[in-house]
Parts: sequence; structure tokens; C-alpha cells
Amino acid sequence: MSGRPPRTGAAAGKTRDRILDVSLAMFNERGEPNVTTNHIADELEISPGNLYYHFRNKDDIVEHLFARFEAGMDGALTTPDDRLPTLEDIWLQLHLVFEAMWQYRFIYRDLVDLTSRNRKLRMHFARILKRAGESATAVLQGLVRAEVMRATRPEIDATAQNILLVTTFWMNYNVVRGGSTEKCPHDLTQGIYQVMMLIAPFLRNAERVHLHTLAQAYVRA
Amino acid sequence: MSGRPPRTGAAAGKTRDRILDVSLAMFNERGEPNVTTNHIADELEISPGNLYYHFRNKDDIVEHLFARFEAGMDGALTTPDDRLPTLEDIWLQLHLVFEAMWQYRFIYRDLVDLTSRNRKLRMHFARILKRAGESATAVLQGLVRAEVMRATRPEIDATAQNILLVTTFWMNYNVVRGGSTEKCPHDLTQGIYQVMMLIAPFLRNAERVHLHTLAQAYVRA
DNA sequence: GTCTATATAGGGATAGAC
DNA sequence: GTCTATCCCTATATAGAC
Repeated sequence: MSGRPPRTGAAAGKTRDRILDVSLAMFNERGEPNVTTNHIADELEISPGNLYYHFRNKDDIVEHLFARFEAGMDGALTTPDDRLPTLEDIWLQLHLVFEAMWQYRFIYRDLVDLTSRNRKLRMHFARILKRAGESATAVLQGLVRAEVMRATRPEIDATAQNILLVTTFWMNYNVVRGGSTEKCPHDLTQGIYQVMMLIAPFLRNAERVHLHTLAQAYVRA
Repeated sequence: MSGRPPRTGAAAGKTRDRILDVSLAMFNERGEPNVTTNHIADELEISPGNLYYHFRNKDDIVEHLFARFEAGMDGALTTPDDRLPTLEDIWLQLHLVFEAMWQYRFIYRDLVDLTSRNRKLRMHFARILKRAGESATAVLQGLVRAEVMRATRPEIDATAQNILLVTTFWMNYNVVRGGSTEKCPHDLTQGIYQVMMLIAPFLRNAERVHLHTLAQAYVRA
């Protein structure tokens, strides 16, 4: 009847999931380096010992959260079908990607330190970047094939890289430039806008106008 | 005759400077969060107590290094004269900026955490970003005035933002994508290339070809 | 200016009772 | 599954002798 795992006690899986959820919230809010296992236990009103019953160590928690994130990102990066992409498709996909990143934004906040300290995270993040790069390149090539834009191969490659870079670090940039810390979907929307502006100059005139009109509706910079 | 401060002993200022130099080297190599005051003292073969004679705390060291960095960056951001910029001017200025950043790359490695924890750093970094933004916008407008490129005001604004973002986070991006960790001037050159590629699509045909030719000579992606 | 010694605090992690 | 108690270690920072 219940959705709980069968082989375990009454509240089995419950505490474990609560630890992950609360850890995620606290990591996102204060930054992973500034949240200790004791903080997490305090917030959950459980003992530190209990926390260590469910997870070997702090990195274990981080890795499980990362796995969740990776799954979400894989979903967001999946190109649904084989028809040529439109600008609206790209806008939507970027929205999915930014949303996935936002949910696990602690990963991006301290990305270099996190991936430097933990080999597993490093490998998995590299894998995500690789997939994202392939996706970006494919989309740009699709736009060229659809004759929506014109670009040479080197231009596509450089632009794909810049799309990854701007996407990966938009949230950090927004913080250090003094953007609001709150979710404020506007901040993400502006990130999407910045990415679209990487593509805009390659568009044919009609589509470029179309995009700028689209953009003005969504963004007030 | 000597450049030493007059009121102090023989080696005055010497240890202090050595602390700054060694701290910088260690921060750059391992990341500031992973270098303790004890590590620094060990490396210098002085006592921790001695270190704390020269600096109130670790943040004090970081702030002094940041001040050095800010001075260097101010220099790199200074536009020499009032004539309209050429593509070569931009290439050169980007080189100066990237070099200044590279020397103090620890700041960029953990930028969000650093600026979140320390109000002073946050304010000063915001100031640098502001100056850089003004410089980028001015240069783009200069290119338009020189009729080297064509762009609307919104295009210039978005591109200026993307220039800041790519410049600020290029080194981080290069690390997480698995780029070499060594100085390897090639890595910085590729960052400069990525920034130039933000401008390229706005250039008129002749200049765009010129830039791509220029770029091919410098970069092997 | 430099050292030794030490205070203080906190984080990560475990043992063993319940 | 959970708690209490605790250990170990490391980091920052200070006091006081030299």
C-alpha cells in the first residue's frame, strides 16, 4: 500500500531523503563550504550521529545530490525529436537547463573547488559539459540547416563554447555583479536572454528582428 | 638611499612582502580555501605567530593581495588615448586584462565565496566589474563609430555583458572543461579568442575576415 | 621581528547504548 | 534508526619570552 521500501523500518528512507532535501536547501542558500554536517543535523533536529548513519560523510551527501542533478540535466538536454530547431525550441530548452541548474545552484557556486576536490564530481561534470556542448553544436547546425542563420564551422564552434560558458557561469556572474539573490525568475530569464544574444547576430534579418521582439517582451534589462 | 621604510629594523618589510608573495603563489596553486595560515608559515619556514605579527588574519592577507590586483587591473583597463579603437588594440587590451587576472587567479577561482564572505572584496570587485563594463561598452561604441562594426544599442549592451562574463569566468571554464592547469599561454590566448568571437559577428565583412585570419594565426583550437 | 607554547573553537567522524 | 558522548584533528588567533 505504502510507497516505502519494503525491507526497512517504518520511517525508512524518510530521514535519508529529508537529509538530502535540507542539505540541498542549505547548500544553495549559504554555499556548500559554509554548511557543516552539524548545521544540517541541527536544522533537521536530528543528531550528527544519525546523519552519519545515513551517509558516510559530507561528500557522500554532495555526490547523491549531484546524481539527482545529473539526471535532471540529462532530461533537460535531451532533444525531443529530429525536426529542425526553431528559436522558440531553443528558448524552451534553455529554460529547462537554467531551471535544472537553479535547483542545484550550489554546484555552480563553488564549481572549481568542488570538482577539484572530488574526482567523481569532476568526471561527471565533465560528462555533462560534453553532452551540453554536443547539444549546443547540434542546435546551431540545425539552425544553419534550417536556413535560419548563417555561420561557418569555426563560428559555430566558438559560439557553442560561449553558450556553455555563459550558461555555466551566468548565476555566478549575476551574483558578483550585484544581481538579486532571490530566485526572482527574472534573473534566470536574463541569463537566457544573454545566451540568445550570442546567437542573434548570426540570424538572418527577419529572424533577428523576430528574436529581438521576442526578447523585449520577456526581459527588462 | 634604500627603499626600505625608515623607522624599522634591517629586514623590515621583507618578511611582510615574502608572506604576500608566497601566499599568492599558494592561493593560486591550491585555491585560497585550501591554504591555511599554517601552510603559509610552513612554506616560509617562519612561525605562525610571526605571520600574525605582520597580518591580523588570513583575510588581511587576501585583502592586501586584492589591492595589488585591483591596481594592476586598473592599469590594464585604462584606455591609453582617444583615437578610435582597432581590433589590434582590443586584442592587446584583452591580453593585458587576462594577464592581470592570471597573476591573481585565486580571486577568480572562488570568486563567489570570497566576495560573499568579505564585504570589502565584494565592493571592490563590483567596482572593477563596473569599470570593465564601461570600458567594454566604450570600445564597442568606438568600433561602431569607426564603422568597423554595426550594432544596435541593445546588441552593444548584451555583448558588453557577455564580454565581461566570458572574461571573468574563462579560467574557471577552462579548468572544469579539463583544460590544462599550467599557465600555458595558449589557454589565455584561447580565452581572448573566445571574447573576440563575441565581437566578430558584428564586424563588417572585410574586418571579420581580417579577424578570423588574425585568430587562426594565434589559436589552434 | 621572531619564536614557543597555547588557548579556543569548530568540523568530521565513530562507538556503543537504546 | 536514533541518540549521547566523545575523539581526533585542524584552523585561527593570542600571550609572552627572547
